[in-house]
Amino acid sequence: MQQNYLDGLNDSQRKAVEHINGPLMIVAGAGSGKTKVLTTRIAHLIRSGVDSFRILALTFTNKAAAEMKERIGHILGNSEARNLFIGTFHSVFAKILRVEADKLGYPRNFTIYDTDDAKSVIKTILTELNLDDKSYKPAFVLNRISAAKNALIGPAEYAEDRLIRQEDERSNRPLIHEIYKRYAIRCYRNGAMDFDDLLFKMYELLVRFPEVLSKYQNKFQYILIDEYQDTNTSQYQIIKMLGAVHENICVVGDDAQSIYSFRGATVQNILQFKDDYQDVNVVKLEQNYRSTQSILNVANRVISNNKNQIEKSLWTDNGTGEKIRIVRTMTDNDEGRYIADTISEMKLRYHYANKDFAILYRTNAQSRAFEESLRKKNIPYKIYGGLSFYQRKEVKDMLAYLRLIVNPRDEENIKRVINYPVRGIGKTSLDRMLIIAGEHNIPLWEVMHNPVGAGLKGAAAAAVENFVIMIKSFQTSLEKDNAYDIAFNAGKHTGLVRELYNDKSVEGLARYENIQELLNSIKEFTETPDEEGELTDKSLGSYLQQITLLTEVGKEDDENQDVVRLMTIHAAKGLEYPCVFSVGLEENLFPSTMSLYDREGLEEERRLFYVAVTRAKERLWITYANSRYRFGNLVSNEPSRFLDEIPSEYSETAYTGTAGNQQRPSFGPRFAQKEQSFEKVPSLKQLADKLQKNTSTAAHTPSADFAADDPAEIQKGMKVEHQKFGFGQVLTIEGSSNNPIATIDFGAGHGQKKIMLFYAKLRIVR
DNA sequence: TTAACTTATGTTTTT
DNA sequence: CATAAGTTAA
Repeated sequence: MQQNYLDGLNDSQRKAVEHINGPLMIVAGAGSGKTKVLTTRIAHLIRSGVDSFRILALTFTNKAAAEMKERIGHILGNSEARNLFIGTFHSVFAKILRVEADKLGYPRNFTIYDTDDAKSVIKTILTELNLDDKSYKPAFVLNRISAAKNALIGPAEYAEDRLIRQEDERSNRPLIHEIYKRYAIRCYRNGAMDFDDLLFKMYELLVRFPEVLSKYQNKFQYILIDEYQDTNTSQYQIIKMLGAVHENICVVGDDAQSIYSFRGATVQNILQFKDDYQDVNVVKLEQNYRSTQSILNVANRVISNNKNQIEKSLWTDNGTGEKIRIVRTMTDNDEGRYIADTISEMKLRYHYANKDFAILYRTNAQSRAFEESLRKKNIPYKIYGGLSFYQRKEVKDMLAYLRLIVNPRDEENIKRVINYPVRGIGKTSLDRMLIIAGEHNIPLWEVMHNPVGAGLKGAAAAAVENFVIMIKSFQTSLEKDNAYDIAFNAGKHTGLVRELYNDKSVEGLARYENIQELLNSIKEFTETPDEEGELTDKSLGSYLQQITLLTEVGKEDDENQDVVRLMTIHAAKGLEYPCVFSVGLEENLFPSTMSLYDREGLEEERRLFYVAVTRAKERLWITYANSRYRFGNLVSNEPSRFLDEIPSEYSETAYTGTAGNQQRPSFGPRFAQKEQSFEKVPSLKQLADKLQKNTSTAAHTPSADFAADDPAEIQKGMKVEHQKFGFGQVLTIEGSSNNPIATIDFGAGHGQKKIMLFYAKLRIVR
């Protein structure tokens, strides 16, 4: 263990670290060494004799949890650090719920639904209720339900709440309470919890089972919570219950960086912490070690426009530094080009590396212009966020099989894979079984054990039986085999891997590789040693529960990868870079249109801007475009109101991309026009193609006595008549017996066509 | 059944 | 514009 861990702390940091018993609130300004204090404090607790098994540290993101683990490992050595309970709210509660699942009537291997899973459940409920998914958009409905859960409002309370019901009625969606009710029932029946349930059910568990509550109250003698300003009501209540016995609760946060209210977070939690406990110790970390004076000045001035803050004044010992540059460009593409140029220039002039730069934007969609410009200049970059690996179709398919094996109670997975790869269980068979399941209120999986009883005939019934036998064979090995072995076998015997392997298209290849990557990550999971001793295991069930809570695939430590980082400001929270570009500072984009209804919304946008500014250590650029492409057409926006809040003495302004000073000045305008005309007017070729298609299809009039023959009778070499293509000769018949495909030569007018015999009507010419 | 085609629709932010 | 969802033809 490091001896000198207390060295190098300033007075307030040291005060926070050395506080041991009783509630503690650390107000940590941006760049004030928050993580250092948190990790050192944990080390100090252990140093002072606290049992490492009895410390719980909750973070908001996986990244923060990983960083904390690593840094504590450095101070204490990994063997001691391993005993700590560190993780996100969601992952820690998932682990506890897994242990206590039976009390709530859930299987130990309950499925965790991500947002897509949740939306598809809502979709099935919408069809059940005969509601159209236009006014009841699944995303909207889910948001409503999510907000309710985060406020600890269950389906029954939701239905009884006059105010909520009024809101729904006013927005013309009066039946959301009914959807919520069914959604909850459906999730329960499926043995599944969504993200919000991990909090909601945790709360329920503690309330309904006092012995469980006291078990965890006693276990967790010390509780630390990071990013306290981003906690929501359910998290707040859970913490309150868990900490009630020892009251050794330490919260760390910065109200100026509260940016997750859309997830139900409420700044009130941090603003009122002092009133929740008696004798709360408050420590403010106000010295900033990250940024130059100029950057900090801008940040302070901007945030001072918000009301209702915990009073604090950030200061720094660092030098004044460069002025902030505010840059206007003509379009979003110019913005991209300007930034790529600037990065090149900075690298040349000041010897920065690629990894010293970050481009921060409000929405993921903005990344495209930067991708293009960076690629053009051969600057390596990495985009964070966007659609995750686990959201890809092929990965979800594979995971659906694994989830099905572990939790057959969840019919969502069955529906997804029952006929993929194709095994002759069509929509009709599935629907029939679903109806039976609904009528008798039993799981679909049960119905599938007796397909004949559900009214399925020969081939279909046999296919279902085989499917059940196959899944069961994987289940029998659940106990003895680890996650990887089962996943490998499942990929093989379900035919999923072969299906992807046989697809030789570019996308098909990528999909196959993704499955291999997934299998590798499962292997990695099985081979890395346990982290939290008693609660982790290497079973498939354990793997699946953590995987849904993971955003990125755990790969090489990208910290040192020499690439420019592109990410949303939300994703950048907690990070820092020497050079930061905060882009797209335009009204309706940043601040976003959605936030302009009320003061709170706007203030949150401002905090977001504050977060962006305070990521920068040395240099900061703030850019905006006169106009940018949105939904395919050029839209012009006013400069963001936040720009007016930046004092001119700390900044300088520049313009680029104005007409006439581009790289192709001589025939720039003409060239641009030409390009445009090519894009807007439908091309002659397209028109010609259309015309030809129309004329050539105006073809064959079927014979008066036209009647389709049984496709089974059609043989190679026969002459046939097609309703549209006229007469032709069968050249070959291929494909399987339940989907024969014939190649037929229809002569000059149509040439050779591939025709599926079961669907095209053909008359045999005898 | 499935692939190709047309049409609608959307941009916050994430566990 | 870019993708998902819905439609239609084979």
